[in-house]
Amino acid sequence: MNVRTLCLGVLAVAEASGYEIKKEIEEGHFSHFIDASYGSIYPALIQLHAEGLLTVRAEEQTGKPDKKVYGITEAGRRALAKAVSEVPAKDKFRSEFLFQMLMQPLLTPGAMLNAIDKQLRDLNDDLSRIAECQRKEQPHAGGQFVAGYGKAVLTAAVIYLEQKKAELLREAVAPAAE
Amino acid sequence: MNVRTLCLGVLAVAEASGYEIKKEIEEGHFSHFIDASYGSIYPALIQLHAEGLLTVRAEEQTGKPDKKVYGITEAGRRALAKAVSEVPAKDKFRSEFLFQMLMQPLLTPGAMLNAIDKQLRDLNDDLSRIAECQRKEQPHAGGQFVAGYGKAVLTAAVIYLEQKKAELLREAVAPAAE
DNA sequence: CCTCACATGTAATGAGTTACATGATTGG
DNA sequence: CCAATCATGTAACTCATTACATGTGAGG
Repeated sequence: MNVRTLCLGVLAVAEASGYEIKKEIEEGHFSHFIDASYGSIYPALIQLHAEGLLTVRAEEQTGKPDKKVYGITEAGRRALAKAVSEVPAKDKFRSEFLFQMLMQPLLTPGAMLNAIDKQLRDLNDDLSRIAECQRKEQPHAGGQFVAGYGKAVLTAAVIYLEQKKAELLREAVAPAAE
Repeated sequence: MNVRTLCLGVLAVAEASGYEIKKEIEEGHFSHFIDASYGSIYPALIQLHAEGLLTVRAEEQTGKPDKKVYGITEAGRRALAKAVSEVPAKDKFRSEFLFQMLMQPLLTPGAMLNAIDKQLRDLNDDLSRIAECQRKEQPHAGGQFVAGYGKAVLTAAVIYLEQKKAELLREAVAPAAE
């Protein structure tokens, strides 16, 4: 799915400004599987509005810059429903980390452990963010589903990595003792 | 990582033609987390060769078109080692499927089940491909690690989805019986 | 006969990121 | 005073995909 559809998806739940959409993608239910920058969000919103799929309202704020609050129109909802019901391409995990691990002989054991630790931190960050989402929002069906999926997958990864890390540490100590 | 680094990574294990690199990415240890098309592989190989990171050798074949077999040079290995040791950006799962699931209210129950079934097929395909890799190759450390990670994560996803699918089917029957 | 597997490449196009540009207010 | 948060937008650029272009041989 592209940034257009993503914006429609966020706005289908509640109206928001471009800035707030970015925050939602970073911290909400999308955070562990989607990314988008302002450089793609703002142009998408302008375009979607021009096509009549969104409404805009300027909101003045004291102490903060004014913001443009976007809302979805009926045509927007139809466009979103259409996009969502299309059969998507197959998911890929596109993991930089796994590529690194595949190139193990090129890495020092220390670099390996660093990479694994970083991955563990990243995975645990995602898990906390999911927990946080579930804590503060009244759970709707889609959010529950995605949170559960994310938890299951990320937890499996954490368990595997922790086990492998322990193995590596044991191996690093054992030959030194000989 | 980009296609350049990916090609270097494949060639670090064994020499290959552009066509064979693509096959390796589709069917080998990369298959469940990376993608690349000929339109990016061939230009990358030409470029890498011009930079002295690869060697080329034209191989004549009877019954098949000639092929250009690329091999990695020492400079190529250094470039790969450098790229691999750089700290990568955080992994994202970039899942079209999860986006679809997040938009549940827009989907009919039938469409939901179809999407879940498709995802299950895709995940199981990946699992078989990993099993196949492990069966036919003598396992090197990186491959083992990545295969294990893939298995753990994909299996967790399959289990979660199968459970959710069963729940949905029960719900679909229960209200009809009232 | 037609399609698939083998094999290489280019050009048009698309979709996004990064960097730039601007500016107010709050908290350490 | 400096950094961070809030807030919007544009332009240059990167990177890759898709479609096009071409050709052989084997098998159903």
